[in-house]
Amino acid sequence: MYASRWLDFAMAIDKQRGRASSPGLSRGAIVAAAMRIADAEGVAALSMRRIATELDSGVMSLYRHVANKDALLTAITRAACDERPYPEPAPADWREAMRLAARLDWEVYCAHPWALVTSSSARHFSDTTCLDWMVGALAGLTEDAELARSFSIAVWSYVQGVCIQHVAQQLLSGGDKPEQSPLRATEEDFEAGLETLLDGMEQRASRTASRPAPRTFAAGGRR
Amino acid sequence: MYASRWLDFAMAIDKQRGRASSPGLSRGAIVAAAMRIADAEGVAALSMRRIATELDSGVMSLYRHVANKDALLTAITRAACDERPYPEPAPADWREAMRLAARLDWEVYCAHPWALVTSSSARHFSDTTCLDWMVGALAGLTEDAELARSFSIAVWSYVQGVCIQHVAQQLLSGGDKPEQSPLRATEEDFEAGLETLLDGMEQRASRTASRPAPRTFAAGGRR
DNA sequence: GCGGCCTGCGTACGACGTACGCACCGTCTG
DNA sequence: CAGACGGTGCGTACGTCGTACGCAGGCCGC
Repeated sequence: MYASRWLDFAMAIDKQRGRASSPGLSRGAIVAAAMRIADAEGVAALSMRRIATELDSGVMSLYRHVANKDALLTAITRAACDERPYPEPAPADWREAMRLAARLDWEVYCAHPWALVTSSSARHFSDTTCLDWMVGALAGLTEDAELARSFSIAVWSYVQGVCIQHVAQQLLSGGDKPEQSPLRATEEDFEAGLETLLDGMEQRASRTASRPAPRTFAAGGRR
Repeated sequence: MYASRWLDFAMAIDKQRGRASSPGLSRGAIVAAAMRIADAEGVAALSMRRIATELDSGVMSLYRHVANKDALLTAITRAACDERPYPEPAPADWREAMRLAARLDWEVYCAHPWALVTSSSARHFSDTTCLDWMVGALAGLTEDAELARSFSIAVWSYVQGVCIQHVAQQLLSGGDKPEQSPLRATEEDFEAGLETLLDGMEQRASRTASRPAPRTFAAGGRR
């Protein structure tokens, strides 16, 4: 994160002297401020100027620590996910592991609804570590890596979809309107649907495992 | 642009002559132009000024037919969905009906990726007609209306999630980069996951149907 | 001291959504 | 035929946005 330790330290000293109580600008402070604003006022209210006033610094000072607003959005999204990382090692029971992953994501999105918007798939940026976690956790269900990948994507997609359905209302407006309607997915809906999907996975995995040859081999290997 | 009367007059003539067949500004034309731009250049490139130049009209003229940009985004999203409406009546087979709904949504989002962004849940704006369609189509699976609602939301959420996963890349950038990665949901993933979910629904519905009383009634009616 | 850094930030630019108000046109009324 | 009126087009202007650029001032090794 920091190229040099001592330089950062020097900056801290400088800050203490020059701007008295100000904690000094840093990437971490900027990201934290941005998250605070987005949480409190909605992502639409998150502007570079707003962040600058929050930290009472100049607007352009932010750009010394953040390439541009897009990078900042990526950073806060990643930070939101990092608040609730998938634990290592994953639970041995595949079902429990899927429930855990789903719940962690659910919590991230409930705590920071803007994460659904700032990144189209917050947890799965461009690296596959989360997917790998899920695929690994499914080892107890199936040995077919391709099937495990497909299942993982299904679970992940489902979770993301329900979360959108759940927090859709207050995404743009910063206000909180619980707004009960049959369209709004509840936590019960979330869990019921997840169990349904897991049931389907179990059934499907055992089915392909019980008769792997008939179709697959006769048709000349997997598609 | 034009400050004087005669110049305006000249323009009017020009309009009549040059644009002869043009039906003049209309809400439909504006919506269509907006969709064309969003399809071709991405939703980020969609501005009121851009639409105005597309229709070569003044920017503020648009506001005679559209309340504001938000309303326009809502309108194009609804228009995108209306291109592929759920057919009436729904297929008798509940499984086929779910597949159909899922496929129609998938096609909408593939054709117009921005629809995933312009409305957090494009098809389910604020009315329940699509939900009702799904619930009705599930009559063959379960008689429990609450369960049918829950299933509908699960299917809908899943579809939305996979679509995001599928088109996430070209959402913001207007460019098309197929970009194959294990994270990107394919059409095969989409269908496999859907079937898995449907399997789970079938199993779960038959399970609750076989022993409906024990819990529900003993606990004093539905929650 | 002095020339290179790194950091903070004031200014400025272009793009955005849109409030406001004027000019025009067709129609309706007297 | 005149004059009023509602609907439409749109030029101007304002406030906000992201951010390019460049300057000022403190630190470093020489």
